[in-house]
Amino acid sequence: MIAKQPTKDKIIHTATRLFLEKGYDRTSVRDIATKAKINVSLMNYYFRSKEMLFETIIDLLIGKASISLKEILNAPLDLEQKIEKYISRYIDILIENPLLISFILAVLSHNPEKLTRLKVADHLYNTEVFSNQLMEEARKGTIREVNPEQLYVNILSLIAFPFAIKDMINYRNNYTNQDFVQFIQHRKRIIYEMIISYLKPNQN
Amino acid sequence: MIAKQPTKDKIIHTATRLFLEKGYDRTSVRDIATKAKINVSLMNYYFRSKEMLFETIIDLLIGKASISLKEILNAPLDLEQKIEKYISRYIDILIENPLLISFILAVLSHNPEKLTRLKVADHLYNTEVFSNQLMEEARKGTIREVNPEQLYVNILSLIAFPFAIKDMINYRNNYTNQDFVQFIQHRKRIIYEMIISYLKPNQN
DNA sequence: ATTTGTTTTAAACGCTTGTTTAAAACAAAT
DNA sequence: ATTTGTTTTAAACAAGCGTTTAAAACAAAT
Repeated sequence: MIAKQPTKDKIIHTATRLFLEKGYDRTSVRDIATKAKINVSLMNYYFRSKEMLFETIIDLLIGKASISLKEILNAPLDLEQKIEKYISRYIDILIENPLLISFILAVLSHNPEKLTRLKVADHLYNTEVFSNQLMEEARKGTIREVNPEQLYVNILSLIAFPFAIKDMINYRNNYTNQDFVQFIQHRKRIIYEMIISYLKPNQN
Repeated sequence: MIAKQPTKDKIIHTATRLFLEKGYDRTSVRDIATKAKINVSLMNYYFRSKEMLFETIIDLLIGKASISLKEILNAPLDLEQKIEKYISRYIDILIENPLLISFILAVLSHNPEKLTRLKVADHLYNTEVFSNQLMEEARKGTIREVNPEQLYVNILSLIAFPFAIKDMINYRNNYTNQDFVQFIQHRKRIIYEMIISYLKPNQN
């Protein structure tokens, strides 16, 4: 016998799925209620409002993903290893939840304050240790001098953007979802090589 | 004396602005009408429905941007020049309309068929000539062997993604919009160098 | 067995949405 | 001056939205 799932969890579970698939605006409270097999008013009973439910879910979705990434960025690894691990871990997270990037970009586009409020920006995007590491290596001459912010944006772009245009990539190449995952898996090495080859000091 | 703007143009102009700023769902027909200073029903009179108005605007927005980009990709330029020109032109287009990427990604996320229908995917994303060029150069040994689709996604990611996370970049670095443009302008060279250094054949 | 507090329910509220209707205003042609 | 066709208007429509209310159902404690 399966233990009955608490109502609150059912709401979060169903609403998360719908928010990811259809976005905040296109997801109605009644839709959540129907799919979660609960009464409409229970959503307000447990979360006060649709907006607060949404914020709860944002926190859950992003908080979970960001912790392990932050760890890697601040870990005592040498630069190349760190970059490799970071790319690989990030991609694994997004493969597990391919809708996450579009979700975050939608929030960023219409409610940027929802992300800054939670210091989510800092989590997904904290590079202080990493920046220092880059500048130190540049000083030693093992890599070229780079603007850390620019480099970080580059890494992030290469990792995340393909997930945002997943449908277009699949459409153009007649990919199944499985093909897409393969395509993305290849990118772990490609992105790594691209970053490393760029960081190599000038060969004169 | 300024010539009176035709009603149809007023609707398109105002609706474009609102769709870009707030997205399809958060833009109401009444909001368009008020801001365009017209009667609510004129929108239906000229465009039949909100959805058809939206599709008209998608075509205008993307069609305009894609023509000059397609030209560059198919132009008889050598690889390095072509890449440089492409990056520069693309970035200029997006600086002129910084909301375009988020707009396209939103459509891609909720109505991918709206983009494929128009062969917009082909326009923004046509690489046949470019792909052949890459494979030819690889055969000659002037560049490393690459998967053209992967390389193209890389270029696109590096160009477009920062615009999608503009607010986050500005927030993290305390940038004004002007600072952001500067940050992006630097990227013309950075992206170019990153791609070229990656394409260099192995130095053994 | 009764009280107490929590959870669930059905129904309704007020508001906004996109769209339609039918009349009025207008411009051009006869 | 009158007809014709186009454009604009105010008003209404039905449907959907998030939320609230108040009663019912339930579980736990006395």
